[in-house]
Amino acid sequence: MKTNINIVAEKAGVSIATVSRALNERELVKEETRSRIIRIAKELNYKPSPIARGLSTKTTDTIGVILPDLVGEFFMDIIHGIDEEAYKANRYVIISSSHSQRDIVETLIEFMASGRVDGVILMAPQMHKKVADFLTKSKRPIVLINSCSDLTDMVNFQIDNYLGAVSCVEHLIRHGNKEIAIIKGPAENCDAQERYSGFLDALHKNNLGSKRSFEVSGDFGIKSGYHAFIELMNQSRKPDAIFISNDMMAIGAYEAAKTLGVKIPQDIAIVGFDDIYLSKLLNPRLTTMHVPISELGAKAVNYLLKMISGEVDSTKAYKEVLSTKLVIGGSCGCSNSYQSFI
Amino acid sequence: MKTNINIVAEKAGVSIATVSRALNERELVKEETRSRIIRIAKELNYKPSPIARGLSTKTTDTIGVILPDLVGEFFMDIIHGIDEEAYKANRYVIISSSHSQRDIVETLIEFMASGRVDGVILMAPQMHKKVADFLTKSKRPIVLINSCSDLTDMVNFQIDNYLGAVSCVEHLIRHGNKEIAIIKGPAENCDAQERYSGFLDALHKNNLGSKRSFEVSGDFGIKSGYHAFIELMNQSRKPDAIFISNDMMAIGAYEAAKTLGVKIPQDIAIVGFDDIYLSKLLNPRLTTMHVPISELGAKAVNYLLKMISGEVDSTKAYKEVLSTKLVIGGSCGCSNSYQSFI
DNA sequence: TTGAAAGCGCTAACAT
DNA sequence: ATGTTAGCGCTTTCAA
Repeated sequence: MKTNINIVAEKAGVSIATVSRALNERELVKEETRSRIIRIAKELNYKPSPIARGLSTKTTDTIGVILPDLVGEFFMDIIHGIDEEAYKANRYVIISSSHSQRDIVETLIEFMASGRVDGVILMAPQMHKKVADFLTKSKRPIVLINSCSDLTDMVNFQIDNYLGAVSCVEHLIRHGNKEIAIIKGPAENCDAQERYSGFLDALHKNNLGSKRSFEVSGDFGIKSGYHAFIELMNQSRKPDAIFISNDMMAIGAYEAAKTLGVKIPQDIAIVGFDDIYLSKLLNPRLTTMHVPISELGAKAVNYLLKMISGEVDSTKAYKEVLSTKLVIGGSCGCSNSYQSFI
Repeated sequence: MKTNINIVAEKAGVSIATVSRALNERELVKEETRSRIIRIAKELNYKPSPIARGLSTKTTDTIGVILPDLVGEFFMDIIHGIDEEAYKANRYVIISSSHSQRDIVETLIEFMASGRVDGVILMAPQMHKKVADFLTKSKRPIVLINSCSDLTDMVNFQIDNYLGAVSCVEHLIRHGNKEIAIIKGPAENCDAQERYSGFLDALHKNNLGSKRSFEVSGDFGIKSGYHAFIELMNQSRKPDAIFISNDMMAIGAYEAAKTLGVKIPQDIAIVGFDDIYLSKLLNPRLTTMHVPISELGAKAVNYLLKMISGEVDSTKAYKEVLSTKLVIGGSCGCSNSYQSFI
């Protein structure tokens, strides 16, 4: 027979209400009774049923996480950060990806309606109106991560792509480069847009106009980096440095450089963005912008829990932009700081 | 006001019992009433509360997943496979890592006792007796994945490390190599042990004794692969091929080869194991053994759900060993099949 | 084919 | 400081 609150109450010679109180609100119960109840509960190996408690309190001690995909180290890092914080706070984490078959909204609505979670962390790289509409209506708290910033009335934790890009470019400028090109990410991607803005502004701020021909587009994939690099180096007037919007494309660029016999950083300086694991293995090691992915997840959890507990007002918008950090490798010309991964 | 079963019953002019039956057991309700109830439920946007249902039925439609870590593409792949299948079966997934602070058993027990999940998928690379003890006692079904196979009385889904290693080595033999070395993984790691066994048996089966000096140890990390490679190449009598127990160490070996000026595959043939993303980016692309990680997760879910539903006997041991598949790159000497990743 | 009512295990308002 | 009791929203016998 499963031990429940009744068994404990009986053994302790008190009512179930007292047991409940002893376990939840320490002040309302005489210390003597309390400790006896605790002891008996332990003896019986009694654990209150979170389901029953949930039915009564409308809480689940569980948060939902909806990610666009469950592939690659990036999402793993997010989950890692979330798990770590949730664990510290004694919360459980339900993970779901917005499966191709159905819309992300469906997942979201079902999560919410089902009462399985007290709140949700949502990553929606491109925000449809449908999602946005739902978000504003939702009763339960939602925290956006790494989502476009045009949703001003939401709680949103983001990476500072803009300033990160500015720093990348200014680092190249500090190396004396004046002909700086960019390999952009996909036009519809918010990260890519912000990084592009940072690139432009950094140039202007330093009185270095950007050349149309020095702006080529990629799709964040390796191959596109390869082709973009070749396109840039085939021009009559070549850039002396390239800001590549993400590390994957930088890998492609390295490969292209090898093909063309172009030396990094002697012939051309390169800075990437994301600080993926692979970037450490490139030769020379890629200079790139570290983005605090797992910290993003961790912060989102903490804020969400505050929304749930009422410590912060869930209806109020909040935005936090996490700083990135330049990781120096050998690709930008900082030769002294090049370190092999071995 | 939240719409619950009472509201629906009222609007439909029936009792809540009928509503419940209409939604769950289609046979027991007159078709006419049933469709009316369904329609009204839809109109009211009624979704039964899984919490309330859970309290009554002792089920949660949720499975727990406990992984040793939440880092890297490997675990992400597992989660991906699990999520995909769970979604198809309309189940939710609670993820947790065995956080350093507390034992994996604690996580497991709490999961089970709390009644939050109907069953658990557990990955425990090295199995303590404590865990094993608990496993046999547990009331709720547990499926082991990628865990050591000495737990014969459990349900266990594994990768066929042994046959995979045999295939790797035999592939090298087919290339005419006769002096085959191995870079082993950590001694306490089951995967490493099984791969080592496969290596030995493949040699013996083909009348190629193994040399003690051709067996060096690594720890599955890049650096150890680097040093192991150098150790092998520094011997007076050099191997003509190396079976490297995992791809990470192969990366280190590549780096060492570059340092030593050793050409792959001309001077030495190499085969790795795991088929990690990175292996495609090596030059020449690494010949390696693909392991069906996400499939492992998927199969585990399917079996677990059958245990939960009673379709299979949870008390009965079951073991399934998933086949690996050789991915040909250029490192083994199969020059014709070398393809750049671009 | 349907309804009434007793749980499931807990919390929380009300009473003492 | 503790007990009584009415839910929470559903499933599931037992009756009708």
